[in-house]
Formats: sequence, C-alpha cells, structure tokens
Amino acid sequence: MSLVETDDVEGGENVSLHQRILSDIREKILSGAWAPGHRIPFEHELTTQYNCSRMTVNKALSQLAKAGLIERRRRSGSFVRQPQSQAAVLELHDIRIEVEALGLPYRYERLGRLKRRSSAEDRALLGLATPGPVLALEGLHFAGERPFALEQRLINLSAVAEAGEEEFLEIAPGPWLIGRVPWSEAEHRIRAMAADENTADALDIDASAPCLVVERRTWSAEHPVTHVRFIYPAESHTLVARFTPSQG
Amino acid sequence: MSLVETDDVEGGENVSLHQRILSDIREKILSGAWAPGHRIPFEHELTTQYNCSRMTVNKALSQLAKAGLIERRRRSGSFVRQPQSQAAVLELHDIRIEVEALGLPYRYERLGRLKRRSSAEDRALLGLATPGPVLALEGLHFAGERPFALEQRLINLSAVAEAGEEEFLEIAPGPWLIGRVPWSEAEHRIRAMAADENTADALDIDASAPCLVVERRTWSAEHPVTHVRFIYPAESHTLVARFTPSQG
DNA sequence: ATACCGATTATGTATATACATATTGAAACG
DNA sequence: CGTTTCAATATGTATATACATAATCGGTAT
Repeated sequence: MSLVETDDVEGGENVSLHQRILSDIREKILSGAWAPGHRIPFEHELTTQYNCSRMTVNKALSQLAKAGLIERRRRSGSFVRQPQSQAAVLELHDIRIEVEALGLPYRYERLGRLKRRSSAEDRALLGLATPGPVLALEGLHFAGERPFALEQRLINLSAVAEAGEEEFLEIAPGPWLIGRVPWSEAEHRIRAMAADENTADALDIDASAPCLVVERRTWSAEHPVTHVRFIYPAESHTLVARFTPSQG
Repeated sequence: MSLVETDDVEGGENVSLHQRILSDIREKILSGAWAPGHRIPFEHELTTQYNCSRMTVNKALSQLAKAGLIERRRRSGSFVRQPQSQAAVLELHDIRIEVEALGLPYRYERLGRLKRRSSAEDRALLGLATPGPVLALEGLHFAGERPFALEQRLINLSAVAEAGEEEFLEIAPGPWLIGRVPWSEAEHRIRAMAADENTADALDIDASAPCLVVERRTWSAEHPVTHVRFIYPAESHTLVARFTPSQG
C-alpha cells in the first residue's frame, strides 16, 4: 500500500473495457447504491451487459475481490463486502475495539453537542467551500474508569442529514457513521501536543502532559463527511501500522 | 490498502501457476538477485520457462507492474523498478525531502556510532532471535540551523554487512539503506512522549516538552534489517497519511 | 550527418474455449 | 425424517488466438 496515491482511473473516454467495468462497479459500491451484502450481477450477466467475454468480466471482478471491495463465493455469486477492508485502516481508531482488546470495559460519554452553521474554522477543518449546517460533538471514551481518549468531531450535515437527528449520548459517532456512510478517502494527520487545560481536565492528566493527536478527514465520493480529532494521553497509546510494499 | 495484513501467498505446493510465477519473481526482486534496472525475462521466455501460455505470464507481470515492483515498456521489456513505490510510504520519513520542501537547507550530522554484538534490547527492537553484530547510530537532522529530528538507529549487520564499513558521518543511514536493501515489510509505531534529557539536549528544546516518536522496523525477505526511532519536537512536525480504501 | 519512414518487437487488451473446483439444492435412499 | 448422492451452477485457472499500440532499430532519402 502507499500512503499517498492518486486514483489511476480517470473518467475519460478512451479507457479500456476492463477499467470501465472496474470503475462502474466501484462507483456503485462506494456511492452506496450497492450496499454491503448486495449480490453483484453474475459474470454471465455482466458479460451481456457490457457485451464482452467472461474473461474480461472475471479479471475485473477478481481485481475488486483482491482489493477487498467484494467477496466471491463459488456457486453463489459475488457480494459487496462489509466495509471492513476499510476497518483494517479504521480499526486503528475504533476505540471500542482497542479498549476491549485490553480487556477493559468500554464506555462512551457525550460531553457536548451543538448544531450550527459552519464557521470559517469548521469549513477549514472539513474542507468545505460554502457554509452549511454542521454538527459539533465532543465526547469521551473510557477504558474502565479511566478516560482513554477525547474526541472532538464535526459532521457535515449536508452530506449526512440524519446525523442531525441523533443525540449521540452513549453511542460514539464513529461507528454510527461507518455503518451509514461509505467512504472513499480519508486523510490522517498525526502529531504530538501538550495537553491544554480543557484536554487535561477531560482526560484527567496533568496540564501540558504530552498527548498523541490523530485527526482524520473523511470524504465520500468527493463530499467531505466528517472531521474528527482524537486526543490520547501519551502513556496510553501507540499507533501501529504495518506496511507491505505490494500485495501479490 | 490495509495497515495490518498478511501476505496471502504461502510457500505451499498446491498453488496456482499464476501465484508461483508471481512469488518467484517477487522473491528474486526482494532478495536483490534482480537489482533495480535489471531486465526480467520477456514474456515469451517465461512462457517456455514455466511451460505455460503467454496470458498466464502476462497476468502475473501486469500484477507486479500494478504493485509497482516492475515497470513494463513496450518493445523493450520489463524492468525492476527503483524501490520508489516504497518511497511513497517512506517519504513520510525521508527527512531531507521534508526539510527541503520547507525551503530550508538540510544537513545531517552524526552524533555517535558503535559497532557491537547485539544486546538483548537490540534484539528485541530488531526482532532478532539470535545474537549477532549490529551497528548503533545516533544522528541529528537539521533544518537550517535548527535541529529538526533526532535519529536513533540499529542496523543488523548480518543482513547488511557493508553498513559496517560506512562511517555515516554526513550521510544519513536511511537513504543509504534504501538504495541498497530492497525491503519487503515495515512496521511503524507512532506515539507521543515527553522529551528526556538527552533528547531535549540534542533537539534544543525544553526537557519534558512533547515530542512525536516514530519507530520503524524493516524486514527484507523475512530478515530484520533495521530499527529506527525518529524523535520530532511537537511543533515542527505533523504526519500526514492519505488513504484510499482500494485501488482499482 | 540528419530527418523521415517503415518493419520489427514486446507489451496491452480482448475473445472463445476448456476443464477444475467449491457449493448449493434437490432427488434418492435408508 | 435424516442422510447421502448427484447434478447444476458460478467462480477459478489456464490455453490458443487475434489484433492494437508503443517504442526501437535500420535503411533510405534529403
């Protein structure tokens, strides 16, 4: 995998059939038109739909399978996978799983919730060009009795209107969003900082203690969805990322 | 891409020809037997070598090309690429490039160099099972006059013997290694910490100021190559990683 | 020498075909 | 009624073939 990479499929005309099938299906999945679990047309159906041979369709589907977008089952067909290839990335930040892996009880608690018209700062964080409604959330993830991470989140309500109806009192917005919004791209920023007063207070650590900050922006089909900032006390947290340059 | 993933090719017997060709060639490249620039056999040669059709060979080579291990040129053949697809990952930590991107002059300065038999701690960091010679290096990366990052590195001399002859007085070991050792896997650990005395002194910051620590372990064909720890002052550095869930 | 042009060559893409393999669903059987 | 068997089905892998495309090499003409 590579951390910085551009999509090599352009929407042009002179693309190969192979590429066209690939991007068509990928678009359907990422847009949500084909939800997880949905059965993709059989190879022979796509064969007639695209008026091409089975080999061509097969190559495209095999590639999608290798990329983890779909799962192929003999005799049954091909199915859109749960967004879990993505979870492999996101599990870094599915805090419930991290906490439970430590054998500690997990709990989420909302600290604040505010629906507002996006400020200039909100738009900068989300990458929005024009003003619109956003939902600002602050919450605390607990491992047992101890605060484990502080979460500060913005949700673009123009992209995810239903989020405006949610209270997020005890369910964390992260899992809620993952279940509803298929994402196509995410950007992480990782840095260290000294805890400010608000943070130190929430996490119950000393002021100016070192913290690890992970910020993530997520897009779905070009539209900004959410910006989230996780703040971890330094002692409690190490990110681990394992890379293989290429996967056969 | 996924952050945590296992190689799906086992060394077993009942693998498809496709997989066998793939892993054969990949092994040749990663082991260094075929250096960057080396022309790999033409499709029709592999066809006779593996006694299979051109399509099968072509599929395997196309996949290697997409993975970035080789480059294919019409009429000329297929060539092992410089390890640069990997640079897309590593550029996160090619500090020279980061510094020069800021428009500042870059300089590396060695602080210490020690050849020794690996201690238990060395082996833990490198992931080595048995004792052997290692090279321990400490150095400082400068952006202009200011220290930019402190580097603490171990090199497994059993894997990279030539490194023992290098002084690394003004050239950083990172680029030196990348040019010589093709790597097959890397693991990053990222965390925040308060500067200890040695670090604060080297980086010219306050003791207990927050720092971002990036540790990387690298393997080449199952053999540990190097362990490196970069320590950045919090103000100077943010890691950015951009993910796309799958690449067509 | 230099510029142009065409033949050659290796890869790029697609087809039709064949058989293997895993899984399902239903029929046959105890 | 439960179990076994078998045929149908969708995918997995491989082949032989065909033509397209890009790059290179040589020869020819300027």
